[in-house]
Amino acid sequence: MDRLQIHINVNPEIYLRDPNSSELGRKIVSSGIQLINELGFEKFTFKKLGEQIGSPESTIYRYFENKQTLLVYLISWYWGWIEYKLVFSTANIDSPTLKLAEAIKVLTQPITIGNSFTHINAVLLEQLVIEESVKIYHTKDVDQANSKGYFGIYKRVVQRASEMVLSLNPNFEFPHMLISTVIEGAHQQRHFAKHLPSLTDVKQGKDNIAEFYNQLVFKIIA
Amino acid sequence: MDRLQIHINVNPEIYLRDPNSSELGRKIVSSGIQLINELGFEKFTFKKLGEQIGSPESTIYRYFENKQTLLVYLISWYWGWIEYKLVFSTANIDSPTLKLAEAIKVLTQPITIGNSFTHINAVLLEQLVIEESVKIYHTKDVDQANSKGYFGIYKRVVQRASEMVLSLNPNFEFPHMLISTVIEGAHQQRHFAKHLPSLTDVKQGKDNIAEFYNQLVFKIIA
DNA sequence: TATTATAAATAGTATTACTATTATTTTTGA
DNA sequence: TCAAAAATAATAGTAATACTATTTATAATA
Repeated sequence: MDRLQIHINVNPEIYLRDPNSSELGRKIVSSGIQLINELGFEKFTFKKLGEQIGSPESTIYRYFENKQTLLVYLISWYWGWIEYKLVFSTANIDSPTLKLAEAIKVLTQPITIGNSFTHINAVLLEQLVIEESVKIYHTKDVDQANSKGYFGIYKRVVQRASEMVLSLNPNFEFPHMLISTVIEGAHQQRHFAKHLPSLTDVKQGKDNIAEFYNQLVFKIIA
Repeated sequence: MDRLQIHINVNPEIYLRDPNSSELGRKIVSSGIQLINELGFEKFTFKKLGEQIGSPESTIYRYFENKQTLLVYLISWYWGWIEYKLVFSTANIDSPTLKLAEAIKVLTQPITIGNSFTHINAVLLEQLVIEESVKIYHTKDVDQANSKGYFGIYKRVVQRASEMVLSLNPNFEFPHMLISTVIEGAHQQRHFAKHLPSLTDVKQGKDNIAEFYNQLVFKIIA
C-alpha cells in the first residue's frame, strides 16, 4: 500500500485553486499542516504561512478563501485517506465480523508511518485532525459548509462503517450514532490522554483506546 | 429542586473579579450566554457584549482576562450545575444499577427548563456548551488551563460517574473512557442531529440519544 | 465626610483578516 | 518561438479585533 501512487479527491468547492496542481499549492498544504500543528489554529495566520514558504499572504488567498477552508481541505484529505485505507483493508475479508473489526482498527488506531508518496505527512496530519477538527463543525456556518458538501467524505466513511455494522446485525437501531461516537471518541480520547489523562484509562504501552472501542462496538451490537 | 436557592462554586482562578458579586457581573454572564449563542464564539467580542449591556469593554476586562476565560467560566458553571443534579438525583438510590441509570440520564438528557433561581438560563447555557465547549479543550494552552484547575468540576463529574460504573462492575477496565465518551458523545450527537443528521440516527419525537448511551453503558459493562 | 473601590468615557496600539493594485515571472498554445 | 494569458511577488491599505492605559465620575464603606 505504501508504494502505491494514490490521489485523494477533495471536493473542489473547498478550494479556489487546486493546491495539488502546483508546487506552491503543495507547499501551502504541507507547510500549513506543520504550522497549524506548531501554533494551533487560532494563532495560525496566512501571513505567518506566507513567511514560512516565502510568499506573500495574498498569494495564499488565491488558493483558499480563508484559513478555515484550508483547515477543511486538510481534514477532508485526511478522511479521504482513511476511506482509502478502510476500503482497501476490508476489501478481501468475507466474514462480516472480521470486516467490522478491521474497520474499527482503521478508525481507531493511530497512524504511525508518514506516508511516503505524497507531500502530506499523515502522522502530522492526524495530529492536526485530533487537535483541530472540531473547529470545522462547531461554527455558525456549519450548515452552509455542509450544503456545499465540505463534509462529504467524512459522511461517506461513517456510512460505510455503519453498513458493516448493519450487515452483522440488521436490527441494530443506531449504526450511525455508534460509528460517529467511535470515530470522534477515539480521537478525543487521544487528545485527553495527552492533556487531560484523568478523563481516560490510558496506560503506557497498551493501546487501550482501540481496544475499548472494539469492545464497545461488538458488545453493543451483539 | 427548582425552588432551591443554590450557588455553584466556580474556581476563582477563572475570573479576575467574581461576576456573581455584582449586578454588572451577572449581566456580563447572562448577556454573555445569550450573545455567544447568537453570534458563535468566534464572532463574539467584549466590545459587542459591552454594547449589549451598556458598558465599555474595558469594564468587562476587569471581570475576565479575555473571552476564552469567560467561556471557561460559563462551561464550568454548567458542569457545577450538572454535578449538583447528579448528586441530588442519585443520592437516595440504593441499587447500583438504578443509580447508574439515573446518572446516565442526567448526563445525556437535555435540560428542558431554564432554572428560575439564578440569572443563568440553563437551557441556553446547555446549548452553548454543546456548540462551544470543545473550544476550551482544543487550544495550545490546555495544559496551562488544566494546571490552574479550570477543568476541575468537569473531571469530578467524570470521576463520580466512573465510580458508579465500578460499583456495578469492579473489574471493568475503562470507566473513565466510558463516561467521557458518553458525556461528550451525547453532546456531540445533539449537535450532529441539528447540523449533520446523517451522522446520527435521531428520529423525531424519540430521544434516541439518551437511549443509545444507556444501552451502550449497560451492555459494555455487563 | 473622606477614602476607597467601581465603573464610565475615551484614546491608543499591534495584530488579524482580508482586498486592491501594479510589476514581474512563468506557462501555454498557435 | 513568441505573444498572450496566467500566476506570483511586492506593496499598500482598511476595518475589526483584542487588548492596555488614563482620566473622570459615581457609589459604597469605615
